[in-house]
Amino acid sequence: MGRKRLPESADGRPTVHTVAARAGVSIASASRVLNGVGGSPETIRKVRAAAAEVGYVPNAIARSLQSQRTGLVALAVEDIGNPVYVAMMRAIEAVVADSGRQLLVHATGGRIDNETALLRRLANRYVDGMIISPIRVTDDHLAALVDSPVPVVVVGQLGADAPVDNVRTDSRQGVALAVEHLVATGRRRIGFVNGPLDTVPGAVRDAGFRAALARHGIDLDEDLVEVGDFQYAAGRAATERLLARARPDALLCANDLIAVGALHALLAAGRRVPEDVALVGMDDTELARMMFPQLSSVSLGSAERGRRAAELLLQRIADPALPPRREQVPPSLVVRASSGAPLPSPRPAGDPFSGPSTGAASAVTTDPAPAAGPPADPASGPVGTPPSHPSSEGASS
Amino acid sequence: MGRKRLPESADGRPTVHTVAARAGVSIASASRVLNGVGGSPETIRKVRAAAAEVGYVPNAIARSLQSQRTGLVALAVEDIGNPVYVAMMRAIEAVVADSGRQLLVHATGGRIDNETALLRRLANRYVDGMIISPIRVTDDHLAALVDSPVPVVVVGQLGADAPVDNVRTDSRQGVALAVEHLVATGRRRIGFVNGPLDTVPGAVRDAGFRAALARHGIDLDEDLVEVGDFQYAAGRAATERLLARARPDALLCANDLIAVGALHALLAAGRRVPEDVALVGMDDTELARMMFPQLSSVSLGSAERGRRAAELLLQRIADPALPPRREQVPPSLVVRASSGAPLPSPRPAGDPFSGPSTGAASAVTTDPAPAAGPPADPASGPVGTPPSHPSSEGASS
DNA sequence: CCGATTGCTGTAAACGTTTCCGGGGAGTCT
DNA sequence: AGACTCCCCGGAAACGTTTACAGCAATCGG
Repeated sequence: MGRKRLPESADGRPTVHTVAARAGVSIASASRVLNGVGGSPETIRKVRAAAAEVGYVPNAIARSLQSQRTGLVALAVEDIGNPVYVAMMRAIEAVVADSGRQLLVHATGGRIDNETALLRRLANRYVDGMIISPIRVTDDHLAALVDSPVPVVVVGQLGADAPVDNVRTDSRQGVALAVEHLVATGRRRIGFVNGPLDTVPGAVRDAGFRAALARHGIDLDEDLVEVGDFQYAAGRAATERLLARARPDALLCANDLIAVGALHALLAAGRRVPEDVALVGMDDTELARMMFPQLSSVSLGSAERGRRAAELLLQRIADPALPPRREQVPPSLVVRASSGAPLPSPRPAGDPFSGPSTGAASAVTTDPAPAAGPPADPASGPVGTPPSHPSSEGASS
Repeated sequence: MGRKRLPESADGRPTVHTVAARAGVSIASASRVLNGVGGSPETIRKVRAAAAEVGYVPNAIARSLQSQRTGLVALAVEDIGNPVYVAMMRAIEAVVADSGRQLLVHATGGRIDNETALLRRLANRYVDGMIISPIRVTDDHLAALVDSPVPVVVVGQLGADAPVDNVRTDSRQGVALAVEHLVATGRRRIGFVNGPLDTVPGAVRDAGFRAALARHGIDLDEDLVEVGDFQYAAGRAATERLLARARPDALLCANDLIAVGALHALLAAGRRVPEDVALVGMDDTELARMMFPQLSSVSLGSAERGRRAAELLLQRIADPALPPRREQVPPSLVVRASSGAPLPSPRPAGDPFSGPSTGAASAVTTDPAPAAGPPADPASGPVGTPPSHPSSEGASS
């Protein structure tokens, strides 16, 4: 009572000044004690007591302004509902947490203005660095990336000469792996359910699909190609449209969400999977293993890409002068029940079409966990990484 | 050339001082122009030009220190891999974006220290507010919540008298709805695959399950209860353990991820769903609709809870003096194929067990989209909200 | 033609921290 | 005992903004 009013922040919360005044020391001493550096036993006692009494909690913003770092790292993806980003996020999180930082995620919803706004906002010092996986890229966008005040790593395709750290995969080759597999198991009328063509992955996969078919000497029937967006509902709807006008014996989907939608459409239409129609997704998310039958899927190494991106980012934060780097993670195909069983009357093994290959150096693996039987936790941990020593079999053409 | 070196920030980036010096005006004028408030035409021109030339981008941290706000809001959940949180996040995002703020998400992985650390870090001014959905709550944790320097809203059960904004549901009643439904369709050996009992939802659901069975006069066979965690793999493993020692004719799962695991275990064990075993999940996520057969699920109104939480948070940010409020969202049951068909030889309709009810005023709806047929995008948009006018049918006891 | 209003400008003080630096006291070595 | 080291302390200057305030010129009204 009668005590002189202590200095405090605008909203009434205690500051270092409050604590210092209460403890009868300077703010410098108070700050030192609160940071655990220096201070005599007596000073430490007094400051600790004062801090506890007033309920002092430091203002992280002010601290960051001084220290020029926040200890935060952000990840921006289109849609957290897509399990591929969840896998990527988990991998990133692990690396980031190891460095004592915290990861924040932002879903852009594919709206590019949103993404640019995020860059302008977050990257302007709210975070120490940022990993971003855009599905559309404009010049404006690219410019914002390049001169971000804070290190940025891009996961995904980017203009060849963009001076930005970049981790990518070759989804064109991924598509080729899938087509090759389907052709090898005797499928000929291979359909493709894609995402929007004005997105980078959509465009690349479309081109890859056409090229792969051509390489196997198959004429593309445009009726077998459908486009939706990268979501479950759109995948289902697109597949229904496709089925209404064509009779594929295999279906490749641009991601696993679409593939799940396709599976529903197929079952609802009375087609058996894989007997009537073989189904292959992309991204090899946990969703693929959750389906019945379990889905074959092209792994684009999302977890691995995430891990690498995080490492790149941390290195750049540590040394911003590093030259821009680019890393590539090879795709691989994981074969499961949805495309496992060959057609009842396949061509014999000597099939001329099963010979020529894409020139891909990537692995094709058969998932050991079948749909039935007591498997050993097929979905434990963040998406088991595919075998890392790609066999070069079939790399002739 | 020969120009005097302009002032710049420690890391070589331009600051307001740089721009001001270059434009030959004071920093005040520069700041005003850059914020679009005031300035003569000539000044505006000069400052704009200077800013463009040096590539000025404002330091958001410094701005926030001054303005006491960041325009950011955070959401902390256990696991973004769980679609229930995705639904919640989407609902929150919509509200938050409307207010011109951006939403950041952090996955705590259920590690409570992580959550507390996040509170101490983020909530100390990096964000304007925070929504948090803890599955475990300790006193320490609660204390951190209560005296967060920044508004916090909790989604989920919380001690009755905690002075924190809180949006909850009644998952106990949700469990009751499911049990009632299963009993009404003639099931008697109802199993329960739960999450960890040391979590709030796990404990509540366990208690709710036991109470509901008792209310229907069914003795609980402990062999029919299993515990894992709230993930797919654990759900599958737990169900396999359960099936190895008991023969349920229905299975209630503490969330949809577990239910999907259970579905796999059941199919792998050769049980038909729903003919042999009826299956009901919880949370009514999009995953439930993605399964085949589609899963019945207890909706706990995640999207609605998210929306309300966001509104509460924004209101509190606007007026921190508001008294703590608590809102409740009623659960409802969505019946789909996985529990739709009654047992081949059910008791007649006059079954004494189908009469007594839980006293629940919550809705039971039958999802109009069956597993087959050309449904109208059953999963479009962020999880269609369940019917909002709960019929009071069956609410007798 | 003079006083009042208007509009722009620059100086300086915030915002809440950390940290550099110089002063001073206590201890140790010669 | 004097010089040296070591440690602790407080004052003050950062970090990069925004903004209250006051000075000043120009315009306007009478």
